[in-house]
Amino acid sequence: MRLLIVEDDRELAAALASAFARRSVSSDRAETAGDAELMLASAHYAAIVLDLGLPDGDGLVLLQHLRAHGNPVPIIILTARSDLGDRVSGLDAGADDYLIKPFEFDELFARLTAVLRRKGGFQGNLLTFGNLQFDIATRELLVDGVVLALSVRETELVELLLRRDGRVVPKRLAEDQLFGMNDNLGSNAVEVYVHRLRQKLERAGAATRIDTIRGVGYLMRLIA
Amino acid sequence: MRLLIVEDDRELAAALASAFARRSVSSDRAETAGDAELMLASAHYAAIVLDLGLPDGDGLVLLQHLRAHGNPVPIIILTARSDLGDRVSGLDAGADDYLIKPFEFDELFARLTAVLRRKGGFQGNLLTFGNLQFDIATRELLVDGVVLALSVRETELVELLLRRDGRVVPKRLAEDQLFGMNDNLGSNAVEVYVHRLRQKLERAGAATRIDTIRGVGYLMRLIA
DNA sequence: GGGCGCGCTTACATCAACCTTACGGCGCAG
DNA sequence: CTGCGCCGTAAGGTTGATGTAAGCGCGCCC
Repeated sequence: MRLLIVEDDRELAAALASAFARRSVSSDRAETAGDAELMLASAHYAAIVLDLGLPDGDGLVLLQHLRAHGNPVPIIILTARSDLGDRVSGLDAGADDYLIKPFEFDELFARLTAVLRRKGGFQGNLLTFGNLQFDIATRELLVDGVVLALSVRETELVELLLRRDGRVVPKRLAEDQLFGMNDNLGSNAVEVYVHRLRQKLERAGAATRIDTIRGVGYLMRLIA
Repeated sequence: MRLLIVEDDRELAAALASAFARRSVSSDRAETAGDAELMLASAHYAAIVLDLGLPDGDGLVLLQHLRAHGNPVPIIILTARSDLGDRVSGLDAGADDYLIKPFEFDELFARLTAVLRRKGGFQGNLLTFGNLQFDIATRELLVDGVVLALSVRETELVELLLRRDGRVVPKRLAEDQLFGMNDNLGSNAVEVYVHRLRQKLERAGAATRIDTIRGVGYLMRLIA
């Protein structure tokens, strides 16, 4: 799961990014509404955390623009206490939830998962495949009910594979989800993470395997 | 599915070809409008990606010529931002969509599938035959709902057979689709790929078989 | 029957895609 | 500061797709 954080305050943005990373959620950051639009055009995000208090005041414009085009991506807006009017306009324009700064990160995370569930992206909060279970809320992978420790990238990868439920995950898509806008792709990073995940799954006794579809991508399959 | 890319910039053309190949779409390339006409006369293409900014300015002429002869092949035109007039003329002459350079490949691909769906009148994006399902969007073949891993060429071949829905696929047509303008055909490549596909289908438990029509071609049939 | 055309099958060289391992950098906890 | 784990990169080995070719079988026609 990858988020887009639209926030001009670098410090806050960095804090959010690292807090999300601790929960195995990756994120990209845009400083302006314009950047955000560009990034939204070229990658897929599970949700957007949008600061309405951007210096140019374009946060609201971005929001309206997205909704005007029928884009249903979940959006949580952040506002300063002094801008309560914006908050109303934001919800009016189609935001899914809001928080008033300052806020606790746990609060943000809780609302995010709530919004994601509400929006129907998730049927429940458990993806099951063979003897694997992935808890979307806690972002833990269980093998036969036992937690398997995974890194952030590895977590993103299993989630991707499990979400596709036995269908192919194109390599390109995996790159997007794992590395986001890091277009400095001079490497075989996806392959490396597939390898690491395969090892961990095997050692944990998973009844699944990751198959390679040459020239296309990967898929998760039950062991015959 | 095979495309014709009419583009004088070799680098761009190569990049497009490889990007399409990644999505299991084959393509041929013409450098000039004249070449393009020749190629169109001897092979069938699902769509044309046409750069209107050809040095001799013949891109538009080619477009007009095709439409004047009632050729309905889907055409997406590429123009530089400085040639907006051309864009209008192009749409006027019967192009189905346009992109302004520079553009994201994903954007091109999305528009292409949209145009194909619109024009080709796909009922859905799923071709079904016996217990086979071919998802046109993701280019996956499912046997009893399970993904069967196929190579690019093999994928082209099943798609061709399924699109004909029980009618014969002339061998010559298969050659065109699989190998395009590679007229250096000193081989029996089609036969080899039919053989490989037959094996994979049988091992996957397909309820269909590929029959040989001697001297003509192949057809897909339900097993009696 | 025997030659012939067509298709089937297997084998093979080539090369890109992929796997695997190793390593240096970086952030964090102790 | 130091050890540890995660991260991304690089390098070399391995695998599998691809197109070509050769041998075989089968039916057709003379």
